[in-house]
Amino acid sequence: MTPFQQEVYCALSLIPNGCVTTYGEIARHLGTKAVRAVGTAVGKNPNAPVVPCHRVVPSSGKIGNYSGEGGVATKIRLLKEEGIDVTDGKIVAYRQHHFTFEDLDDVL
DNA sequence: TACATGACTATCC
DNA sequence: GGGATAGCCATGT
Repeated sequence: MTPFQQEVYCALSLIPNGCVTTYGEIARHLGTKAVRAVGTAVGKNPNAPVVPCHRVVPSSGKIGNYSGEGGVATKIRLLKEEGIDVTDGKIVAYRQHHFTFEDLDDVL
């Protein structure tokens, strides 16, 4: 476990239920631009049940990938369970569910 | 130390 | 909006 991964998992745990965020947002919250590194860290995901890694999607509004049980299919199911509808591998009303860490500060 | 790889993003057609 | 290309940083060999 690298310190970088801990930062990533910590950020993931901040994502509220029923919301999704992008790798870019996470990277920005961590004060870095290493979105690829974030993806790598999340991909490892040694904290599978501890961290809601399924709430992380690419900026394209699609599902992206998932290394857990069942892969993307499970990721989609989990999101639906949280009230986020997914169709054809794409998130419905993606921008509506999109969460940014700025929201935690109530700055908006 | 150097090179290759990856759950990505931005830019250009 | 969607495919191709380049840039990016952390990790592992």
